Amino acid sequence: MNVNDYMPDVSDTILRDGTGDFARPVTVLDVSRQSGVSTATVSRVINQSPKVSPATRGRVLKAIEKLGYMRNHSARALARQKTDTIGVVFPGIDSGFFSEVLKGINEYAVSRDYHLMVAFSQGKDDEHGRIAEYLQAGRVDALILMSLGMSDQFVRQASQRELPIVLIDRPVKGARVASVMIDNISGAGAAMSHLLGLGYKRIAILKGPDGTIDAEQRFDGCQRAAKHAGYKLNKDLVWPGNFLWESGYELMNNWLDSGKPLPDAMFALNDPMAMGVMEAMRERGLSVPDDMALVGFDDVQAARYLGLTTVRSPMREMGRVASQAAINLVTGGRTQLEQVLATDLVVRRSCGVEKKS
Amino acid sequence: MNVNDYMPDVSDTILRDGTGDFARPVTVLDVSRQSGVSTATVSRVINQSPKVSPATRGRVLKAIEKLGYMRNHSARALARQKTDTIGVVFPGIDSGFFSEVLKGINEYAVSRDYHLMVAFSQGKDDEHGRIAEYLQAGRVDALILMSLGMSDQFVRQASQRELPIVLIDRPVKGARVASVMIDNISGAGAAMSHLLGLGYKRIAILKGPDGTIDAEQRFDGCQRAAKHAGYKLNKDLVWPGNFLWESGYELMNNWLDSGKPLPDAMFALNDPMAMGVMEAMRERGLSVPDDMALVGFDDVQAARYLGLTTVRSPMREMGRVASQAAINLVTGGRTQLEQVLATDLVVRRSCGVEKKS
DNA sequence: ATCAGGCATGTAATCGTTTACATTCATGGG
DNA sequence: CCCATGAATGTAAACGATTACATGCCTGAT
Repeated sequence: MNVNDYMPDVSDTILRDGTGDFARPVTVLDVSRQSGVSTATVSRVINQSPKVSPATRGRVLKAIEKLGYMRNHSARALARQKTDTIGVVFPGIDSGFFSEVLKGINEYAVSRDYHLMVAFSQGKDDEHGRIAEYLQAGRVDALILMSLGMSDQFVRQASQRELPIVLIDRPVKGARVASVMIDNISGAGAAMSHLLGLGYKRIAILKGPDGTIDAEQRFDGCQRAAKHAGYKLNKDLVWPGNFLWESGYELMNNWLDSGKPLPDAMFALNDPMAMGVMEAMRERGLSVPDDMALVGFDDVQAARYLGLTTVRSPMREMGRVASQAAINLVTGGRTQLEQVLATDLVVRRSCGVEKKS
Repeated sequence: MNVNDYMPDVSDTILRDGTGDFARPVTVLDVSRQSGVSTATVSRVINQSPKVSPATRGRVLKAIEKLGYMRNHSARALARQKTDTIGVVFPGIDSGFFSEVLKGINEYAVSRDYHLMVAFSQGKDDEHGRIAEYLQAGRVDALILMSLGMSDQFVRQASQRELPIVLIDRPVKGARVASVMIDNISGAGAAMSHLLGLGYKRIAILKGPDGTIDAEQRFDGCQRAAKHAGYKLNKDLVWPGNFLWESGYELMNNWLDSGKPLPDAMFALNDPMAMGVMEAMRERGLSVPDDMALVGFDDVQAARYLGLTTVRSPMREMGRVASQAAINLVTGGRTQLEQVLATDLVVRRSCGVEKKS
């Protein structure tokens, strides 16, 4: 844990070059002179080429250390036509879901010696611009898109470039892209079955925005599970949400204002909405799960703190898989273009079964 | 919002060059030929140099559009010795604090046309390595470090390089770095005063890890506020924490197991610990604030959902300021090297004053 | 008519690597 | 003793921009 284990000689060598001149960086040329070989050989040593005699390699390494040489990324990228970097487009608003995915992306990328460039896409419009910038030759070797606002058409066009693209949480038909998704249908089905299994009769569903895959698949999962259990979804209890906290909060408030009786249970198709519902209830002194059971979807960090029963999306894993796909595409390895990851139900107290302690 | 506003002619031109050859990207040379000028002039147009006649500019722009030219980042960086990119080292574990800071960093960076490269530092050890990698010439123009595990010595060594460094949430004496911090002392003082003002007599304090600036300053703020109010801190009620959820959870459980009476109120020096305390209490059927009032620090996203009274750290703002400092350092602008941002108290229900609805 | 001065543009060196190809040299088989 | 072979190394041309400097041309003052 000593600093010097990691950056030996920093203060002694890296900081100064032989001449005491600070301005000019140390280049392969300097190293080659210092060790009496050509720049080509230096490059070979740096890139671990096997065609260098041990003796020479030794001398070069010594020179590198002595001069504190560090290779210049831009020059290398220019010459090799590769940046060893993958670009990630991150949605501006994030409940923690994408941050977690990002960590997964990073984990795998690091293991393959890749770096990460991230762009946040605030709005829909901006988004396109940012991506276009990334498409610029020479910035990144591949792109992972976590933004949902993008039109399919845009993705299709972008995918026409030579840059590999990986989509998180959404496929685009007709585009040359890889995508990693989660098994929304089974996940939602599991949650629904769980509620039904607990004996709840009037189950409300708080949907996501129309047109997004997640929202649709999750609702689909609900319907299938209901059908399978011989339960009929009550149209009045299917509410339109938009996946944001506010959406759950407002809808619940409206419902309560209307004086209609609460359902037995509610399945909010993502966690932020479920948390909004919880808050609205709490403010009125209502209890989850006593007055109404509640289940969410995604298992964002806060869900744990709130004791929210939810369907876990394997976010880390998604990131890892996406990262892997991206890098494989870059390096020419084979990759499965459409991957679906399993979800699982995390039972906490909000659905009304946890043993009280 | 039409795709074509952003990527005109993608499918028609960018993909092929004149020869029908897919491999070779379009370069300034192609543009220069197409428009009948030299590459220098093309470059001038690209870089918005004023010394180009409108007529020529027009022709060049037309050629650029026609060929779908995009400038190559690596080549540009190599020639200019600048990458227009700033590196951000992000801690692996994050309760949402740093994600928020990151957004702030991004906001400002985007406004100055800078890009972000991020590295996560999982462990202490890894951390140094990652940073060293970034120090490599030519990857980034500046570094923003959000990691706390780093030793001062390491920071000092790193700062010896020509790369500007900005530290979040911690200054390092003797190092040539800029730092942006928050006013922990006033913040903690405000929280403490608030609790005292509410009439709580036995106030516990859950500290952070020894040796971190935040922990120390916050505790210092408590002491000052206490002294100012003529209140004497009870040594038995000052607990050692480490800023993690688990820490609050365990300490509270231990306390409850011990059978000692609860304090009137507790000030946990960051939110995750406060949330751990909350959870431990909830599991025993105890109520916040009825059985014990609770205040946290930072105002992470979940604090809102949990109704936790806390001191808000201006995370977005910190990011923005750090970003600004970094870019100013790069571009040679003057920058205040040590900036302290104000905090403010956010009163929610956990401290026992919110009007019930 | 001449020429200083400024604007628009071109020429070519430069940034720091990588890598195809050329060269050198020693080795062992014939 | 010669030469084919192959390992180790060197030479120099990319890679795709930027930019200092040179050049040419037009204008207007003298």
